[in-house]
Amino acid sequence: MKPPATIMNIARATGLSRMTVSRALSNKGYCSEHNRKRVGAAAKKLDYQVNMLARQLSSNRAYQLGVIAPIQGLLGTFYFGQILLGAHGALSGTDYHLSLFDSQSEHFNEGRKCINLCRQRRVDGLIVVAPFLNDRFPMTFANLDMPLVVVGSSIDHKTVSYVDVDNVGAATAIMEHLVQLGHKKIGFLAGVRVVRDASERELAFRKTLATHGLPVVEDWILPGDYEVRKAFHLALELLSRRDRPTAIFAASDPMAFGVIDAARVLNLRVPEDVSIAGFDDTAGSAECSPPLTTAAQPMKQLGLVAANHLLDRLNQGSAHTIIHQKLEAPLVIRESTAPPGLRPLQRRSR
Amino acid sequence: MKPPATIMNIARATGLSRMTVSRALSNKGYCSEHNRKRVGAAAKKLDYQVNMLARQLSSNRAYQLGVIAPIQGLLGTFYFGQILLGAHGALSGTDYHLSLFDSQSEHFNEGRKCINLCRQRRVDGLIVVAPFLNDRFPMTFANLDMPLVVVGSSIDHKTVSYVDVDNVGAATAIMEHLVQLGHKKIGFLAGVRVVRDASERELAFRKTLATHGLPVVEDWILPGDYEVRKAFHLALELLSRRDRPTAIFAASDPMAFGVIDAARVLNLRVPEDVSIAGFDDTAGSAECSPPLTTAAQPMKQLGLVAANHLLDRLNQGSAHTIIHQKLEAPLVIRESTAPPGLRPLQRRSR
DNA sequence: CTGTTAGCGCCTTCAT
DNA sequence: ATGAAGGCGCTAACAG
Repeated sequence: MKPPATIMNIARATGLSRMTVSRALSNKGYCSEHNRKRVGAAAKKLDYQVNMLARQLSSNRAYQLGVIAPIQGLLGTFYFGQILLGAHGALSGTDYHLSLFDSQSEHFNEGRKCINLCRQRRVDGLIVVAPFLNDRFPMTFANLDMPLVVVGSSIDHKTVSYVDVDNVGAATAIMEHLVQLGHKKIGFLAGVRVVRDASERELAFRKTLATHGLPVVEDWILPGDYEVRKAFHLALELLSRRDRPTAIFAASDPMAFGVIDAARVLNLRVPEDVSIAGFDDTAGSAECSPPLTTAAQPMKQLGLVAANHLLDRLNQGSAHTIIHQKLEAPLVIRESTAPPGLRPLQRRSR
Repeated sequence: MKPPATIMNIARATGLSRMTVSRALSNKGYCSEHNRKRVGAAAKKLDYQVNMLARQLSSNRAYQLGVIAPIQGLLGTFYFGQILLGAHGALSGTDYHLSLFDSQSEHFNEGRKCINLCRQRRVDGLIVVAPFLNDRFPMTFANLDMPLVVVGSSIDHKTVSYVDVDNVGAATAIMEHLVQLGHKKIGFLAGVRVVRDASERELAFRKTLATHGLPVVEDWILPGDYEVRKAFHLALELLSRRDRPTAIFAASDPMAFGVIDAARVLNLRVPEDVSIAGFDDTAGSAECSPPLTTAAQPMKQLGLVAANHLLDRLNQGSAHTIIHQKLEAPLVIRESTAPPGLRPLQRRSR
């Protein structure tokens, strides 16, 4: 691979100055249409590619956004994948790329690493994914004068932006839905305890019951882990009890799938004998049998909004715009929920 | 955040030349111990951080490795997470970082994008994760003179390195194990059809049966998708048949879990009534009940070896070392397999 | 609209 | 062991 053409080469080829070539290529500043075309042609002919290294130094920008996350606990996760996809989407079409850092790495010492990344100019902005309750590290960056946005955690700090999902609102909507249907005996499959989302959903569960004067039966609140299998086993037990809930709210869709399977194994009909609601609206939630009532968590949107926010701040200069945004997770009513003891209103064949 | 200290600042502070400072900081070339200390002190005091942008341009290196993968289909995957973790581990302690690119993005057009990444000097090397059977894009890079390593696909090309798992070998070992135990009726839960690994494991399944003169019963080969749930449902049906296998080889551990659950629901004992083997040795395979016999796929190792290979090539200059490496996935015999119709040899309490 | 000048911060080379 | 000179490729700022 021979060293690629430089701006200088194009300048020579066209007889123009390097500046004119630079302007023509970057579409910035004045440049005659005629020369722009000539430059474009020469660039194509020479197969010119910017040397980003030079561009970076010259413009004092890395053209990179850093994504900081607890890789170990998150990477194999649909949630995180979607966030990255969203961020990726926001960046496609720009000169920006994503760089990945591990907040659980030994080298991370309390975020010092990140601060250095910024000061080293390796990244122009940071997307901090902080799903765990004990993630204090976003605060490390509070005084870092660098575009930064926290995803999946609502940091109430004037200088730190965040994008989060309104878990409480959405979980409340689900619970309201179940209550409206007439359910009085509602069970809950909690998510991983150390994850903020999970605790917010449980909070909403308890609160909504209280609001309606319904009892909170601790025996019906089971410690899930967001995964199908644990949910399956827990539900198998829960639904075998003499006194069992008529509806179950699972804190994630995979868990809801597990509950559905358990119900089926026990010869319980969903939703006739037991209503089941999930949370996420992940792939397959619409196609499963019965299609799942859930909250459509806009995961991709999280990444998209976060990345766009950073791009905005980078482009509009020093204007310190801070966003504190809670995205809606709209209630999606499908066929896994119905009034207790009743057939569903509509029934699709499958 | 004020602009960080530069080498110039340290030079002024110590009264030395920039070069001496540079040498002292990078531990390259001659430098008196005395000055080295003074420089170190000044650097600490001024909180100096290299400006990577400058270093990059000067040394014509991006200090970045690109990871190219079909994000959509892979990111939410344990497999990919481990690969990234491994690569990450190899890089920690170096100046290198990871950058993430999507081979399914519309901007990717046949790898052109990547080639440009390289020519733009945004990355110094490429880790190409190509798990799908129709991933032709590794070949796009065959003539690209840039450190490149394909992960999860055995590309038989002289100029392209790869690191892969020996799926055929490991799957064969599992099958041999089952056959040795005396099983003659063995079923198979296949993985996603478009994934290379899956087809290799199926191949080994068929071949080993043939080797031992055992019949390949097509009805016992079921189309899984690597996930628990599908496996659960398929196994539920398979194990309910009058004529059912005495052992089942699932092409992934999660699927094996699904089979175990199905067996339990059907009141079949594992391994007394049916032996079950998986593939992966993922988290939980040792702790589940019964502990799973499986092949320990070294996923982290994939990323580690790949990244180290790139680092080697980058550091040893133009020596065109190419590696074609198939990592072993050692057979791990636990308690989910036993001779047909017999109690297991050992039994742990739980 | 175009060109000149200068510099980003580091590192390589060579001279001292 | 240290320093001086110069360049990496691009772009900002200013001049024409």
